[in-house]
Amino acid sequence: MGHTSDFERLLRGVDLRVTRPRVAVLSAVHDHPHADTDSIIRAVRQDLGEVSHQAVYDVLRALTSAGLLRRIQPSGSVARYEARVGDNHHHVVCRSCGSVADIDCAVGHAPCLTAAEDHDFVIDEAEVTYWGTCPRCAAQAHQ
Amino acid sequence: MGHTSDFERLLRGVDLRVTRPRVAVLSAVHDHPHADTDSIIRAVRQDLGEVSHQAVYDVLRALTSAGLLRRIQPSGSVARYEARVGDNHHHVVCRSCGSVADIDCAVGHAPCLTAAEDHDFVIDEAEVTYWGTCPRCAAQAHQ
DNA sequence: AACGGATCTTGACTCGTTCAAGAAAGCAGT
DNA sequence: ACTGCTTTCTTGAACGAGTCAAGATCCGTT
Repeated sequence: MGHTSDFERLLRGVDLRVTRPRVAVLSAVHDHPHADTDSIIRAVRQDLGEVSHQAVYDVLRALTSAGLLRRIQPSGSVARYEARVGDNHHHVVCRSCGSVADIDCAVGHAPCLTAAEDHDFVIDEAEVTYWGTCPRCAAQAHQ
Repeated sequence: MGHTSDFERLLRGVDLRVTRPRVAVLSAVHDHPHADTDSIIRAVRQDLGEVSHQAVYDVLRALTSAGLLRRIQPSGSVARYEARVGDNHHHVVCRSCGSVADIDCAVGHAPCLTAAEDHDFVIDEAEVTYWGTCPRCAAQAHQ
């Protein structure tokens, strides 16, 4: 789902040095969208052998602020990361197991950003989190 | 902004025992909407003298699950509580100072809940968080 | 007034994340 | 390729928000 050289290109494109941990993190997040930090650490270690958790935290921060990753954090969850950036998509979160799926913005860009009374805030983004039950948990509840 | 007896009535209305910490927490959240747990603890102590933080955590959980309070937690923030419950309103969060303000749901109930492709999740709530800059921080940035 | 279960106190502890100092690695220029 | 400078990684400690657990206290009913 993406070759090492693709990730190298992505990194150079945003003026970041190419390091093995960075490539491995990019690869892990591409392969496991919405993974939390711990899962990413495990994936990276499976790929490279021992890597410090601090390195992964640093990499995740660098890649996020460079715009290669997006960090999401639904209430009650730890931080999760995804590689789908630059579009205005949202997320559904399962109340029971915490799993996350992507939701395309239903009503388009403009309506999402329209707030009736904005208290003089300058609003630049509207983030929508849908809450519900995932198919797997719904099936278990019906037994 | 609400007398002790009002809060007592609220508590009895949801079959919760009336205790001094509970009344004080209800009062604090009514007076300081979107306050975080630490602020609430300080407000409660100013009111009652020493109260354990654990008691406040317990009370916040009990009141939230009874529906008297609502808990919100924007990414990167600690938990915050508000007493405005039962309506579908949303929040603006200032990226710079973290302050929160209420936003009424602009497009009504139904559209908010409409997701184009829901991955077979059963969606029961759509939570919107607007991100931007509050008037105070905007003014400081313009100097 | 007394009882029983809910609630509060106390104190330890967990977990995700960050801080800090030094070692190692990437990359530009020779 | 080699140097040197800077960024990045390793190591290990620390932090803050929140939770767990056991016993004392309080609320509301009998």
